[in-house]
Amino acid sequence: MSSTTPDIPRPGKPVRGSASGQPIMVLFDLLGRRWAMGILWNLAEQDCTFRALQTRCASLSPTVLNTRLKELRAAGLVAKGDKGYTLTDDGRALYQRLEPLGDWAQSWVKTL
Amino acid sequence: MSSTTPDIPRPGKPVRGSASGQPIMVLFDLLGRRWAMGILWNLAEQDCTFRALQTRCASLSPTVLNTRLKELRAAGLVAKGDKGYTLTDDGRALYQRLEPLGDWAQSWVKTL
DNA sequence: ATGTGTGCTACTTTTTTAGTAGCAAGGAGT
DNA sequence: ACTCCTTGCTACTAAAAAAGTAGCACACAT
Repeated sequence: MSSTTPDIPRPGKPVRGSASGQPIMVLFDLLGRRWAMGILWNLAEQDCTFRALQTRCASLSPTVLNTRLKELRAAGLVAKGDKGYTLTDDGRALYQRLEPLGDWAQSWVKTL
Repeated sequence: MSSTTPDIPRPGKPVRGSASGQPIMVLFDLLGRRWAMGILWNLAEQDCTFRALQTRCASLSPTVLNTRLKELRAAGLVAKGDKGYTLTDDGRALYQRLEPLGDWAQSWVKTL
């Protein structure tokens, strides 16, 4: 597999663990991977180059970052722009649904 | 470690990968684990016993289910009731923020 | 006493992630 | 042309997490 077989676990068909194939489970499968949501969140704040993104995400390993980026690009949520990586319209739409979690998390952590 | 050291990766302090310690990253750390969101989703639909939950989640292994349940209970999102596991008020509040993702996922999967 | 359901733990294998090194390509400067 | 950067990655190894299977201890009913 040189560069021909991305073998991206594309959500949509053989969803890991979701026999039902419910869309929400497909999404959870994609987002339930380390840093997936964090990457979306950071990209929503500003477009980033590969390395800038790495820095913002507490220096996550390039291996994982690249894997996540491939997945998110395959899912149509992230794309490459001239300023680096950026959210697509779909990605931004998803982010808008994710955003309320930020406020909620604020109050939630206080209860821990 | 017989049964005295749960060693739950409690979100709130040594957040895996989140140097900034932003609440949202703490939350993402917790939810970005396999089946975490799926479990919340299923429990929101109805309270479940351990085994029922296992069945609903495409027979995920008891090991993982139990680990996730411990984490979610430590996070105050899930509790044990007499009907089995159930969402706490916090858990239900979080679910309400997660719910919009369901509708969005519906339209998203069509674009894949 | 036998059977059934429940909530797990133990154990082994497989997959995922972390962590580190380094390379090829593209510019900027000299 | 030749360094000196930065960028976007790939390769490799080690550690951690998850999958998968088996089975135990307890409770309750028959």
